[in-house]
Amino acid sequence: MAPYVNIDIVTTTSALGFALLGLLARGPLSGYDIAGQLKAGVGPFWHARHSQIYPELARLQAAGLVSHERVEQHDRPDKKVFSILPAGRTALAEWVASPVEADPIRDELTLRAYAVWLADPAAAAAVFRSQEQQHRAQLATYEGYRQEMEQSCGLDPFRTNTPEFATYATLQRGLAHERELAAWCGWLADALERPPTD
Amino acid sequence: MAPYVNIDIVTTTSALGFALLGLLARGPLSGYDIAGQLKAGVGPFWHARHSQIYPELARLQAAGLVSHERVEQHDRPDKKVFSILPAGRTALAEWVASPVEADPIRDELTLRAYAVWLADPAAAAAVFRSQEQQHRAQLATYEGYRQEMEQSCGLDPFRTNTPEFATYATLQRGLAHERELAAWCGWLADALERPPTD
DNA sequence: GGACGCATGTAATAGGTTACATGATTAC
DNA sequence: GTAATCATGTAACCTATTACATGCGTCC
Repeated sequence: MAPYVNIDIVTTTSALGFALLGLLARGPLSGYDIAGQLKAGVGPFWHARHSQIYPELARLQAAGLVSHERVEQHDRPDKKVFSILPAGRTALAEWVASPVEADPIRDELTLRAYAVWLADPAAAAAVFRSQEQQHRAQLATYEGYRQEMEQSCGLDPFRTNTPEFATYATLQRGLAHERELAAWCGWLADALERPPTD
Repeated sequence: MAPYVNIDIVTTTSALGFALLGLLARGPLSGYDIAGQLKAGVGPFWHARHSQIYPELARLQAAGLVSHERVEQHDRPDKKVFSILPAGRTALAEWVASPVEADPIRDELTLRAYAVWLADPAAAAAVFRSQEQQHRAQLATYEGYRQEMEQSCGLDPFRTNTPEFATYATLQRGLAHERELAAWCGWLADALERPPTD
């Protein structure tokens, strides 16, 4: 059976599609829920607005990767709750281990740094100092999450086939990323604040 | 004089436009040169193809930020060499210190990590191990650049108003970024390679 | 009465990639 | 000959953001 199943779902589905599948693999969600999760959860690493989410969910359904059922609510508007299908799970699992073709980063802050020699040092320092503080704040938030996870989940045996492990791995990335960025912004702000040596 | 000068150039010019201005602020370049620089130089932090560069240069010129002159070459095709104008320099300097509105990162690798619990651990480990190696290789390249800079440029007094300082700052970001990513990929690959504890 | 949260969609525009298109010179 | 480098552009397509559009219930 099933030799007709699309073999190239991994190549035809967009990264956004896999982001949504990644969320739905952990439990059914409405489009609205997904928009919320993308703000708070994986959000820091992939973002999308509802105007992108709703059409993408329709595409995933057309591809047979998800299905939905209408859920009526008394006090609130009805919602369409989406669930991942076995084909979606398979496609997602295959995508995770599929060859990576490196996409270059698009970091506006680093781009600014490349032209910082032209700017007013005090004004530029203020910008990078403020960024440092924002990244430190985000770092503190992540630290809070980590403490929660390490206590409640009790990640003793650390089984990699649980969603908790994957969340923890993502969190580790967030921590490292914010730490790195905060340090760099701080270093740059320091340099710009130092009185000119000429 | 010049109250007619556009005051909102900073808001109407795209990040790509400032990327090109950032390069042109260091010296005149043709569109082709810029494409090359974006591959090797700032490239790791902002990329663009020639199909995007040529129209953007035309826009910058229409906005009065750059100008070009045709340079004839005997053995090669003619080229249009672009130079930054004073207005372009001003706009760039203002942009560097203008308020940052945080744009979320788009990191496909972290997105994969979020769904890694579903994947075959060995296959996923191979992917992250390979990424670790690629980032270590890039790190080594950057280390080479740094050694070159620290010797030749002799960044003794470290004057922030020189292009060399800005290049060094960008390089520092590259080093930190690659170090962070390589370490995280390695950590994740290690975890996935560990025999399951169940 | 007005703002906010829930809930879902579409349309217009901007940003970016891939592909199309051309043409000379040099190196293998 | 054939591939690569130099050199510049346009067109079609996909991705993502902003804005338009609707409507109910709750809280202040």
